[in-house]
Amino acid sequence: MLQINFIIDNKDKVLQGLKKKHFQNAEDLIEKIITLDKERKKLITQSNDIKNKINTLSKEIGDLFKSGKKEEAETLKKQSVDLKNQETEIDSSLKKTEEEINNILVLLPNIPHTSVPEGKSAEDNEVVFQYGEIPQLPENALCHWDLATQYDIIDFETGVKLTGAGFPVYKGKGAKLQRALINFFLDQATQNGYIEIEPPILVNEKSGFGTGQLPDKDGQMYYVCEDKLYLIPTAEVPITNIYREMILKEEDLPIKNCGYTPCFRREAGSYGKDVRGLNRLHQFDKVEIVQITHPEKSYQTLEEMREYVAGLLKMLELPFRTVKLCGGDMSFASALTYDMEVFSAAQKKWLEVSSVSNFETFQTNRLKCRFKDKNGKTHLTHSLNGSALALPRIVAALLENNQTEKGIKIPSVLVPYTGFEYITKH
RNA sequence: GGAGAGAUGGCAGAGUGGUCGAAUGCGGCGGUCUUGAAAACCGUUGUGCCUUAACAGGCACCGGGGGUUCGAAUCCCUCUCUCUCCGCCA
Repeated sequence: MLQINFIIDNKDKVLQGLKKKHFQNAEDLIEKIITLDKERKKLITQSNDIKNKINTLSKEIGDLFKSGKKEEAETLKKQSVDLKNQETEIDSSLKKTEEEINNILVLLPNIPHTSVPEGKSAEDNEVVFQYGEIPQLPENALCHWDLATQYDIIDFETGVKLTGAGFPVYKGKGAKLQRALINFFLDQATQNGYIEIEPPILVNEKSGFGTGQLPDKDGQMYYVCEDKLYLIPTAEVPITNIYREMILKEEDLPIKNCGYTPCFRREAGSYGKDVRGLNRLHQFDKVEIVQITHPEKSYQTLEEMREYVAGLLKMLELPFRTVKLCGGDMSFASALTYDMEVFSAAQKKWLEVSSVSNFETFQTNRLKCRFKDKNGKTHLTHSLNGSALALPRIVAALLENNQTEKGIKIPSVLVPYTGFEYITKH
């Protein structure tokens, strides 16, 4: 959520930013919010003045009663009642005004960093880095969904039987590969200073709101009506919300956390597009990295996180590219996002396997995650996160790119985790 | 799921209608003393908002929301959470 004072002080910057994100109707809303905020301040001042008078009167009434001057007290009581009625009226308009302001604020996306490229969709993203050779596969190379069936490691149909489309069943070496990847990613993260967290995978509404999924992404999350809980779409939600309503010490920063969780996404509205095999699932595994930083350090941190994720892909020997998302393709809460895309050689497609973002104060303003500086002043921290990494598309690329006559070759860094070098037909 | 108890500042813990933003202790910070440290002593110690160029002033906050009252940490309603006992159970 944008800070209202920031909007007022940086109106043009905000409008430009919203335009870059292709947010409709920005000017009207910003004007409205500025007008409403003036109204709000006026009402607060009025209300406070009246409260001040009531407080003074009440004290006097107390004194009068003590000294037995009941009649004088009664007169003041009447005055106080009148004031109270005025206050009630002002407070109800104040409440209404605040609600209106909040309703708008909650709809406004974060404004992008100045370096974010203009553009509408994924085609306008800017490739900033590319690594590795695109493998040349033989004519008869198979896509991962065929390989998965042939090697009997992922069973999509049984997943449909158990739950529905988008809930695959991993079997044998396929299941082992999942575990290997999760452990590899967690070990790497903890070796790089991230403290491991195992959070709940159901969260309450406050948490959903804190990281910006609500109200923006309501409908994309699975919801347990009975207990009013959401299944997390990413570990970002519970991990970042750990720091909700906290005032940290400056020396505690940066906070570096990582965590493995299954992730649940309804993916409503995206049917039919790139949904084959592992490309788009309702449930998948992911290791997430989260950092809470000093505002001056967040962009440096973002680059470090991007490098870190790139390092993982290099270790896995996967060809990848890094793209800087354009304004139109960025998420609601992000100020700058890098996507990491792995080339899946049989599908001949770049698949997004990680998204690394700086949210600046957009999340922390909602979360009320602050720190105290040396002078004792509090400021909002910045929050960042990145996938490191999401499994399904990594598996897709590994299967497709590493298919050989001997079987699927496992990258050497993973062998200590899998205990086998090849996935073979039995 | 049933029964009971409770939620107060960083922590512990007083406070049951008026001068309580809140005693006291611990912790934290600053100082005195000391060669240095400890002890002792003195001072200080929350968050948000509004007015103000600033100095300063005001308002709100004792789990959340609502109510009674001239006046609520204190009374009433409601929600949430925690603890204890019983039941069930990985």
